[in-house]
Amino acid sequence: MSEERRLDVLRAIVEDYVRTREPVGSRILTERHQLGVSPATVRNDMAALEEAGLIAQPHTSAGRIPTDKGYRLFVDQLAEVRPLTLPQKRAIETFLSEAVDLDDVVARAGRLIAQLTGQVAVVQYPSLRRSGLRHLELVPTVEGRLLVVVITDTGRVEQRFLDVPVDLDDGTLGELRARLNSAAAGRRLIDIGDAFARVTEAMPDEHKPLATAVAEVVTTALGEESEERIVLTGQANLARASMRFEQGLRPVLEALEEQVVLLGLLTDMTDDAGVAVSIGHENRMAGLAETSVVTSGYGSSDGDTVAILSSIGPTRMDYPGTIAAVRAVARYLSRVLPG
Amino acid sequence: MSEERRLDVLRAIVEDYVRTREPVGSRILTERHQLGVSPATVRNDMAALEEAGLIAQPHTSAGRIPTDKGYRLFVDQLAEVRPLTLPQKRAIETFLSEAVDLDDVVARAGRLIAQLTGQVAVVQYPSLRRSGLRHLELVPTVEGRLLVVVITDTGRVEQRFLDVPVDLDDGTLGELRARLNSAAAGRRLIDIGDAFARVTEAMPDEHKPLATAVAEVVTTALGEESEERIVLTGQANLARASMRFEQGLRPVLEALEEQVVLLGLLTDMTDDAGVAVSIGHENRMAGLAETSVVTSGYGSSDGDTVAILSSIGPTRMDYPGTIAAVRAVARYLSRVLPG
DNA sequence: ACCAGCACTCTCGCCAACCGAGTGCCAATC
DNA sequence: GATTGGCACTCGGTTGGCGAGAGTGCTGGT
Repeated sequence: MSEERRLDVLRAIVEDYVRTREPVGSRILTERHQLGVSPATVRNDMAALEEAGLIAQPHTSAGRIPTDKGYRLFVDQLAEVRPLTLPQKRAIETFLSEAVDLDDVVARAGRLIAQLTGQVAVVQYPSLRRSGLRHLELVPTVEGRLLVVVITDTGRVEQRFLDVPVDLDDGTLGELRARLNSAAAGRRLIDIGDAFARVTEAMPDEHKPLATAVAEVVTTALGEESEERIVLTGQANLARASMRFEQGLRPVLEALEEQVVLLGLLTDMTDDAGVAVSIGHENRMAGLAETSVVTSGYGSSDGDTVAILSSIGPTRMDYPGTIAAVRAVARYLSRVLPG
Repeated sequence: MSEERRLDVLRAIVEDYVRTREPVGSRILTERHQLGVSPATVRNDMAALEEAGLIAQPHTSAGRIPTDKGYRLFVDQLAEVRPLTLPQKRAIETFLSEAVDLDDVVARAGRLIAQLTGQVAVVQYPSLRRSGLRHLELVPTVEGRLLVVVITDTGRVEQRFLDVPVDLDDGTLGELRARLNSAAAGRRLIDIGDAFARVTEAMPDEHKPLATAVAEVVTTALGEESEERIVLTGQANLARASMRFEQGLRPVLEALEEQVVLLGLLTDMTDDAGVAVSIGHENRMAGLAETSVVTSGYGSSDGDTVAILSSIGPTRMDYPGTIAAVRAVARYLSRVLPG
């Protein structure tokens, strides 16, 4: 009873089940894969795999299906990388490069993932906190109100209103703008505080409150976690016949609407080194217990991770294909990102 | 056989069916509503209503359910407006007023609609074309690239990169910015072309290409239909037990992902005067044949309609409640909108 | 270590029978 | 003429039984 063949059997079970979405029995297994042994032998192997908690049978007289643990082993040790075809790569590249602004880039990335994987895509906008500041603009509106506009080097534009007590003249405003911009140039939003503090110091006393207020809006309000944004694409894929969840779609859709929790989950599971996979009950969210999540960070052209993109589908998914798609899109996305 | 009672019967059928989601028969009808007649009489009325195409029976020996036409008549003539409760109104008001920026306003409006109606909410961002221009900003980035930032009086901020052939000095840039801003002040993006043309004329020859390019970016790129954006909320509501569609969720979810077509549908059905309802097959999109759409325009504080908000649910929905919710949110939204 | 055979289990699909809800119609009544 | 009680009829949904098929575990032989 070679250990090696047992894993072959597991691989065969996973591949067959993913393809046919039906529990797979010993006979079928020997027919469709060259295992070189008889069904009876396979049955022994399957008994061992079940003992090890890698597969299970839904009913007494049905075939076996992989457990979460089985998928995990498959992903970690058995799955062969299956790179995308050249036409696919080209399609990704051109489709992304046709984007006209950041919203468009994010939307297109989502559509790509959704279409390539046939699952739900989640794309996070470049995190403000981890982006660099490209430009800061101060626009006076009605009396006493100032509009602060922040443009990051990843292309995000955010704005906040600011009530300022003192009257504003264009001169000081222009000066403040210039100083803040030169102080902040290229820095990340998250560690821009010190630079701003120095600028505030250097301002004449009567304008210090203004400078402080602006600095605070930028560092605090825009650096908040609540400013993170994500976009979902391809939810219709959830309803395709190929995805029948035991518990129905409801918990899944509900989980996807919990954007804050969802983003936390994605953030936690993503390490800087490539694609991460979380399977079934490994997911912290109960609603995603029947799904697997494949994520990757993506970054600006210089390689830093500024946000996350991922694909969510049933645990019974095509892992090699999904991983390849997520990785590819993340890579091209980093290349295309403005800046 | 009074015409009036026949309509009472229709109303009773609609109300009962909406509540219980089960075909309603003559006996139940007389038990649950004070119609003052016997089941047999009701049967006669029902036969007439069926003849008129207002109700139908799913199976030979089941009760009746309203047809699209029946719902239409109900909405147009039978439904009594049911205003929201005071606490509900207060909740809407405070929840919306706590929003921190436009994204937040739109997100909150969606969540309100989704929660109040238990259906899917669609909220369109204030249309760029129908918004006024608050401020135009020109930011030079790397050599030969100019970032054009447009801020509308509804709070939207959009940006475009522009490749400019000539070198830029801060002086001309500042002048151009000042002129364009004063020319455009308060105008709607859609009819800003003329004003810009005059500015372009007045510029010295060597800067005309620049001015023209900027003007074109603003009027063309930002005025495009593709720049309209919508946000969906509450898709999980679709999966609630209370919404079992004959054809399944799939076509509905797919329709909701066709954002361009969907927005077109909403735009077409919305007239300026209040809430509009489109029922079942009246909807142009096949995927929405089993759903009804309730929409209303909303506007900036001065009353113009700048965008649309709506609620989408099964034809078997609580029309009075949905209409009240959509109208209320649209109203408060207009009040809260920046500007 | 592998494998053929066998008894056993359980799901699924099918069919027949039955029950109940609801209808349409008709004759009687107000 | 509208309303009503009565009655025969239709049909969907449910129940129970039955057989077929798929798959397993086990045992004994090679």
